Amino acid sequence: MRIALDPGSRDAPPRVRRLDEHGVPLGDVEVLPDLFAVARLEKEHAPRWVIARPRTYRRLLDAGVEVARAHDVELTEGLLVAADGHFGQPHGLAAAVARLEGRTPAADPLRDDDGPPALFESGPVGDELADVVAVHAAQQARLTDPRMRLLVAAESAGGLVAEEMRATGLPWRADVHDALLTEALGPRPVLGGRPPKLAVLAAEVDAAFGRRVNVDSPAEVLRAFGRVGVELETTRSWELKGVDHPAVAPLLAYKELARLHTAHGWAWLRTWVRPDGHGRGRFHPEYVVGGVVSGRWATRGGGALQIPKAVRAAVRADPGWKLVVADASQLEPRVLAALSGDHALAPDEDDLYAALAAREFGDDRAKAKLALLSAMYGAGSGSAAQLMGRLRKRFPAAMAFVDDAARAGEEGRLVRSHLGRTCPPARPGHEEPAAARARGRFTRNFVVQATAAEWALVLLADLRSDLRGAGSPARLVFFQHDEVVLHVPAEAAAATADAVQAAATTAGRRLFGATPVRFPMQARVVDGYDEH
DNA sequence: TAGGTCAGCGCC
DNA sequence: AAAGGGCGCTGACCTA
Repeated sequence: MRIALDPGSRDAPPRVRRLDEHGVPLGDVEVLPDLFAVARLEKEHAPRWVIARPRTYRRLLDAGVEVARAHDVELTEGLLVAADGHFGQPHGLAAAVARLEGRTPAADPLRDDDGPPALFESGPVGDELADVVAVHAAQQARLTDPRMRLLVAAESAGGLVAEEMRATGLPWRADVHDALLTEALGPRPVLGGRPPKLAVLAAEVDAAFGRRVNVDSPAEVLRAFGRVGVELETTRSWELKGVDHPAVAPLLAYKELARLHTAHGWAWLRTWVRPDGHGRGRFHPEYVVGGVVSGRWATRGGGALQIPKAVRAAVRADPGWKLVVADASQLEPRVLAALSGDHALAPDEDDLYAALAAREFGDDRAKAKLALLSAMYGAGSGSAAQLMGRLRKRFPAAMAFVDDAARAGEEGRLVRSHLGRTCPPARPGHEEPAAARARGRFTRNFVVQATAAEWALVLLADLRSDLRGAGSPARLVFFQHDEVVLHVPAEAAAATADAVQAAATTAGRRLFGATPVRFPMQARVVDGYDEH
């Protein structure tokens, strides 16, 4: 059974309507006394909840209610709109209703929040429950492809996981973070100036140039090098590394530490880590499901998907608890092997790059890795393109698969992932050869990256479902493209690690059926996220 | 002063 | 060595 839900507002009670699998109402609108009544329906019927995200589930969680399954009409609308080649069109509930009624949809509201509709929204305030029911029925009628249905279910489950992770938060020890900042930068400056070690390095750069240089200004640094006879294109680290000048060493050291200070220093800690009152803290990033064209998630606030290795020691399990950190091994080449049916690309080995190096690249693992990455990213020229040529001979089916995707992009055709996520079409008026090639690199990568994101999404959905079914106390606390972190009582850690690996195998089967390609996941039980 | 873009670098 | 896909965030710098 499915149940459509309007969570109501401060002034209006929640309302539900039971639906069959096609979205046809099975009865009248029911008014609930409060959101907790949802928990009772969940227990009785275990329905798939038809909701509009994220305000709905966020409010359920705030009320202490979790649900197992959902159909998110807004996430689904985004997938369907893109599938029609209309990427970038609004896909919120109001836009979906407008489309149903043959009107031109207005832009989506800038931010989904959990408040009631604004007083002066354009047009009359609609009946959210009726809207959800109508949009859902139309979507179900369109969702005839089993792969697309799997994608919709996984995307919707992702919406649930994202809200749960936001609410739970990633365990973050502010004291550990502070200690490692002090170790790297010196004591925290009281008035917000440069930390001591940064000041020292900046002074060393000044001394090397014999004049005052603002090390934070790339333009000024370029001019300073120009004056001493060193002509640089940029001040990027890799370019500076090739320069023989006494300013280079302190400058590189400065850039690295300055990055730590500005991006993940004390200001970040104060802004993003909320103390829980027990000497611990939690980092609560907001995940944006489907926020990236390829279906990868984005985050809002705190740069959660760019936590540098240097501060990961601050992510520590609570006393008596463990972290289970699991990442998929070489996911993208395995996905390409399964997608293209070129199974020789992914033999039954844990390290694909090493295996490929042994067979083709004289045991040079770095070369093998570069060749494979170039195949999936597209290499324009140079040695990488040469390496791709060797792959083309050895793995013709796999290379033909990505080459086809690249050609489709260059010709302005739509490209889709394995489950049916659609790459946005090229903007008209960009037919110059350089733009077309760039487009080709984009679509070449899209088919692999988007399918890898689908695998990870299905893994996440299955894992969540398995853990719930087993009554596990483990909590998902972090998800980053091909990696998951769970926070779990120590006694349940080993079983949780097993569950992750099982879910990885299941995800491979759900996407690709009886493929011989394995999708191994390394799951480690640790106290800190920095441990390997 | 407020807003945008760019350069640079963190992550996958 | 340093080229090829996807992001978010920061300070510098420029414009209105």
